[in-house]
Amino acid sequence: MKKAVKSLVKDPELIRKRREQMVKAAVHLFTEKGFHRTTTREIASASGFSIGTLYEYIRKKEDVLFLVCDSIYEEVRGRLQSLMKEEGSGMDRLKNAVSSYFQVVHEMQDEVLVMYQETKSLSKDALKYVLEKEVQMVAMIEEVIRHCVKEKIATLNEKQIKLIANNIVVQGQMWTFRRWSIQKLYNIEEYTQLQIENLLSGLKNTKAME
Amino acid sequence: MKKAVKSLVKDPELIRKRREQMVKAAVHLFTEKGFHRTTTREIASASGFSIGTLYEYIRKKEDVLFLVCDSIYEEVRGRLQSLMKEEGSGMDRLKNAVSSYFQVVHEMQDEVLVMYQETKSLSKDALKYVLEKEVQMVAMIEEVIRHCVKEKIATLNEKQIKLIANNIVVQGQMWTFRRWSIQKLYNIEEYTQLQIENLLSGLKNTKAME
Amino acid sequence: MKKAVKSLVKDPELIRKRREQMVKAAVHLFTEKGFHRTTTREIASASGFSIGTLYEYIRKKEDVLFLVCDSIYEEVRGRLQSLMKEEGSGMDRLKNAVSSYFQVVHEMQDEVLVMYQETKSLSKDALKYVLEKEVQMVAMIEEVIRHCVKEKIATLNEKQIKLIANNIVVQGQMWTFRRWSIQKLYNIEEYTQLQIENLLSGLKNTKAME
Amino acid sequence: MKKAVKSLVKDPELIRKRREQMVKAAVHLFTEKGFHRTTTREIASASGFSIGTLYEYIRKKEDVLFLVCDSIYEEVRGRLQSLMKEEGSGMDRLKNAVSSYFQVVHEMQDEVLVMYQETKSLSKDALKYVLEKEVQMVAMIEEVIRHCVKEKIATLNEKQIKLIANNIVVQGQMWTFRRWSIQKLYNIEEYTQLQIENLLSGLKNTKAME
DNA sequence: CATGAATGAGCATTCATTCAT
DNA sequence: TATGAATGAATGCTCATTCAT
Repeated sequence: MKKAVKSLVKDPELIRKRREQMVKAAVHLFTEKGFHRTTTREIASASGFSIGTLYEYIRKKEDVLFLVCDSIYEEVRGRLQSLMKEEGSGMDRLKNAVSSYFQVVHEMQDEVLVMYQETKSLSKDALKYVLEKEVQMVAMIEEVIRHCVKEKIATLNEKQIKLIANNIVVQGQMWTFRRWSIQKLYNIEEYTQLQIENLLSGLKNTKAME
Repeated sequence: MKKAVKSLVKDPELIRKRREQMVKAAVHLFTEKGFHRTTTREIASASGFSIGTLYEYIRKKEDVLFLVCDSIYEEVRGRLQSLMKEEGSGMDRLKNAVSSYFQVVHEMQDEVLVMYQETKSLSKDALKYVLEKEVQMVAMIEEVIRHCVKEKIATLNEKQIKLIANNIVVQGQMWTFRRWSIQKLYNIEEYTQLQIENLLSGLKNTKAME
Repeated sequence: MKKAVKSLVKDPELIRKRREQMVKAAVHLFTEKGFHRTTTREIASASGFSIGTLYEYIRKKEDVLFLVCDSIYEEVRGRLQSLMKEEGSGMDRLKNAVSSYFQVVHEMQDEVLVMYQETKSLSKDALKYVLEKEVQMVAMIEEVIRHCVKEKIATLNEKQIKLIANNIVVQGQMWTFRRWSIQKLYNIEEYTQLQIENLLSGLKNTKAME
Repeated sequence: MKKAVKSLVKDPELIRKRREQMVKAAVHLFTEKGFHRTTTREIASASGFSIGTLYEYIRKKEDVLFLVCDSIYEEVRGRLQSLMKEEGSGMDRLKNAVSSYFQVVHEMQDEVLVMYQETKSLSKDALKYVLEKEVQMVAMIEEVIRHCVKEKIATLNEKQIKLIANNIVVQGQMWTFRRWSIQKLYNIEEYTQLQIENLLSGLKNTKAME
């Protein structure tokens, strides 16, 4: 549950500030050239400081990737949480959750894509840590679905719930990693609506099939 | 439709054979370390020949990646085509198509995952060429869905058809790139069955909603 | 007038110093093995630093050659200028110019030979730049000859002046690139005296032929 | 006086023929890219045969260079000899020798330039052998000058004779290696005439100075 | 804390040469 | 004789990381 990137600098506020610069610069660079083709020098200079300074705030190049992934997950989750309603029918809450999530993914396209494509370059430990966050996000969606089940809107067992939650999360990511194809066919509103329709017609049917 | 990797060697049969060795070795290495962390020397020696020989059959390291992606796509498509039935009701054909596809993806997990994760490292030209093949695969699925629509099993417009086809393709890929999570929850048969249920209950409902 | 070799290092004084080391080492190596047979590693270690450091001060191996040629030309020209008299009869000034030039060439034999033999390996741009300097040197000699013409020591048109200037420059270079033969026959003083005699008896005759 | 390039092939006529192809191709390639930047593969294919065949007729890449230099020298000397008159006054024979030589150099510009620039890449032995031929050519010119001295056209000692002979040879080579400059100023006829004038006015003066 | 010069292991790629067919 | 596939040493160049100032 820890996984803190070590820094030679003590001042926490400075660390926060410098790392913010770093992540912002890195996302941009990774989007354009990928993690492996981006040099630490480029990250440093795009962050507005020298290579020496960069290494005051991280230990290895991979740390930058970790910070990027970590901060993006945090932001996605943060935004999602603030958008998700706490009231309404189970159905409404599900619709809202999905469209909020898709909206966040859309707004943070570059970030999500980078995280999505480069995560695999993390070391085992870091990967594990980041994937835990992914699991948490899936769990948020599961929770909303469970609500629907409780309200008898749909009849689903745990395995089905988990699968649908996974599907939803991936459909959000899809919007970024298949953008070369999907974004030519739909805009985000259409995409959201169609996927929700799909989802709901499936759910309703489980009910009907009872 | 072009995009041939240049070779200094003239004998086409030899080229085929050596490249087969190469791709097999490369898939294995890329699975373990990724494209960027794999050296050309490793590829050569895992292929059973020297670095000099490797470069008789390709021009740049990236060519290996292209060959890998290309050959995997070909194989996936080939296998899929040989598994897909030409007869039966639209519904049966759809079920069969999805489970065949999932089966192929499952059997070629490493290959699909590699292709999936490293495709982005291709040059623009090569990427375009590979993505065309992806598009063709989506089109195969679309076709099967269209059949269902013709048989009035479901009521879907073109945009909906395309979206569902994309979902199916991605759900197959998901099996590999989320294996750390999904494959703990399901085996491939369960996964296939659940996704098909999901899909069909959605389709039936579109019919019911008419 | 441009053509600066890019460096990653910022401190200009350090650049000057390191490049001086580099050029000195390179002249020595090029003299022995030629540009193509000399490796960048050899240049680096003969310069007293690592290969990584070498590439902090240049971008490509060819840059070393350019730096070598450029610095030699500058030094030859510098030395020549400081040796050439501004007073005396046209005749005296010509004699002095030729013997100064030959003297410089003699003292910088290795350098001149290297520059002379390897210049052709420069890229088009660099070559052009270096040849401009060569042209300037020929022009310096032309100027001295023109003085003689003005003083009616000789009667020469522009074409003849240019030809003689070229001959003189080449006769200087000859001292290095035919050293295997010429330096067995003469020492530099003899060589200088004989060439000057030759030159002057030709000039005087143009006068006599009027 | 030997220095034969070893060949695995026995038939002398075949050797002659293949080497002729080789030299022709090599001169062309060396003119464009220099010896070091030309690969043996390129030489083979430009010669019209395979790399394997190339190595049936030579032992090392350098052998090609040697053959090139050797054959060019032979041709220059052959052509020169056939152009040089055996009769006429010493003066006429000198004029004729110089203009013949310049003519040959002009016609064989590429060849002479290549030989001139790449000779230094030969091994010690080969270099020595080639330079002997150069010496012989200088000797041919010396002989003509000596004739003039015998006829009392000029008064020159041996050292002067040798120097002038060297100058003439170099002035011929100059026409190629300074072509970027000289050939913009003169055509070969002008150049020849001006150099001869220069030369003769010098000689005549030695006479006058007696 | 910040800087940036120095380092050298590491990598892709080339190419002369060999040798089995 | 001719061919061309195979070899691997050699080389230019990069880049993460360190450390003295």
